[in-house]
Amino acid sequence: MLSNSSKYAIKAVLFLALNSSEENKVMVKDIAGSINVPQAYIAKLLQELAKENIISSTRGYKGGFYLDEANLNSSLIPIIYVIDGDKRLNSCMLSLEKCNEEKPCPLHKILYRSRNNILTSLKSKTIKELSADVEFGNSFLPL
Amino acid sequence: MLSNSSKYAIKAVLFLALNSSEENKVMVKDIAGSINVPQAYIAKLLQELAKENIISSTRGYKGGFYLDEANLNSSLIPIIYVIDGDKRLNSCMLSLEKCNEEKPCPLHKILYRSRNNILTSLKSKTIKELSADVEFGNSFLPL
DNA sequence: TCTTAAATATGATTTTTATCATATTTTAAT
DNA sequence: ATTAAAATATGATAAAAATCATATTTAAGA
Repeated sequence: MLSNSSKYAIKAVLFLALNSSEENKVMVKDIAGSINVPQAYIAKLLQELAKENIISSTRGYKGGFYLDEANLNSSLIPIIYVIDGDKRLNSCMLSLEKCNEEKPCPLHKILYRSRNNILTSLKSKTIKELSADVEFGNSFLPL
Repeated sequence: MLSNSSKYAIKAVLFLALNSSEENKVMVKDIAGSINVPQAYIAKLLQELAKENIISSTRGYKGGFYLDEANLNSSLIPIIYVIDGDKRLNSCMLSLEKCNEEKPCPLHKILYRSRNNILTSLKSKTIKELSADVEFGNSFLPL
């Protein structure tokens, strides 16, 4: 469903949602340590996200990454799009170009509704809401 | 969600369901041509499936691949397991080892029900049923 | 303005997945 | 028995994804 990279990126962003603010930036080293992903690897991903304004950053002394209000009010979808491209979420399960409602592939009916539910949920839930769930103990982020 | 290889394998199996029988075996060359996958590649995949008795085959003159009744009454799940392994279908969307109902990751609630629906559907629908859908014009298999 | 600590840019390496090639074994027909 | 046509076994190559490394740029503090 998602690439490894996307998963890492999502973890990092959720970590930032919980542990950073404009006044309290955190650096790659700490992010990498906390989410258990090699530093050089997550650094590269964070750079892509920052370039697309999905997360915020400042460099130099006292610099680091954080989420501003706009970042927090976005969903996870842009992360997936930037890291994995658009095909990953939208292509038919058998990767048939021409699969659609009129000419559905054999798996289309089985999967379409569920898959759409997933996408709709992912789109509607903001990062801020996801991190609130963790803060209130409704969900967890080990490892 | 699925690897390329699994997708190819599923296509090949559906093709066999529609176009083969014990009396009418078809050879890799024809399968490859019909589903638009390189012959050497699909050959390897078919061999794995045959070894696991997911599809049937005989070699030599007049040999080829086909599905027997047992093959037809199975679901697509074993194909995915053999080609992609078990993790692919069952691991949490963030690949957190410890994600479960008691300690759900932030995406768990959003995704769990839909994902389960997908798995249940995949498990319950037989290859025979899927190919019947195509025969009755309820679904299609271009390319 | 110099130094230090951070992100950024760039690219090299490794691992995995996808693809291709070919020699061997088996089966049926002659 | 011999031959031809098929799958099978094995492994080589290519492409993509994941991982690692390092030089450059930027910002703040002394």
